[in-house]
Amino acid sequence: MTFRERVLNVVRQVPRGRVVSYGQVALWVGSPRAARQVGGVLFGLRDADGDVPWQRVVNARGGISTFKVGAGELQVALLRAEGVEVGEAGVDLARWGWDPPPEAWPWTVPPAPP
DNA sequence: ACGTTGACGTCAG
DNA sequence: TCTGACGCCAACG
Repeated sequence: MTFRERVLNVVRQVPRGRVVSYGQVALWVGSPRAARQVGGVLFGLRDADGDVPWQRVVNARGGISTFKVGAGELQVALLRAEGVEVGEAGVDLARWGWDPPPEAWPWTVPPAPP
């Protein structure tokens, strides 16, 4: 199971109408400091990954971090289409952020330090 | 094996 | 509140 596969698995679990941050995804896949790499995975998404709701991943402040041309507007449009309120500063994580049940992440295996 | 590269997060001003 | 510097670490050449 590669890092990329774990990331996509997690993102696929995010319910419609909710959002999570890159940092949260990184935490759940077992690499708490790899938030940046999560972005890297989403950047490389292809059409074949159409079942991955990448638009539900935002930064720690609820802002849209996408820089790909058109992708930012697309992300906002997709989120609004599923009921998420997106303002100038992004979304309100306290309201739209998703708090997952820990038992729902079997692949999340935080290594026990000695 | 090794250097570079960032859809990020955090902290000092 | 807003900015810039820096650490982070999986891919990729």
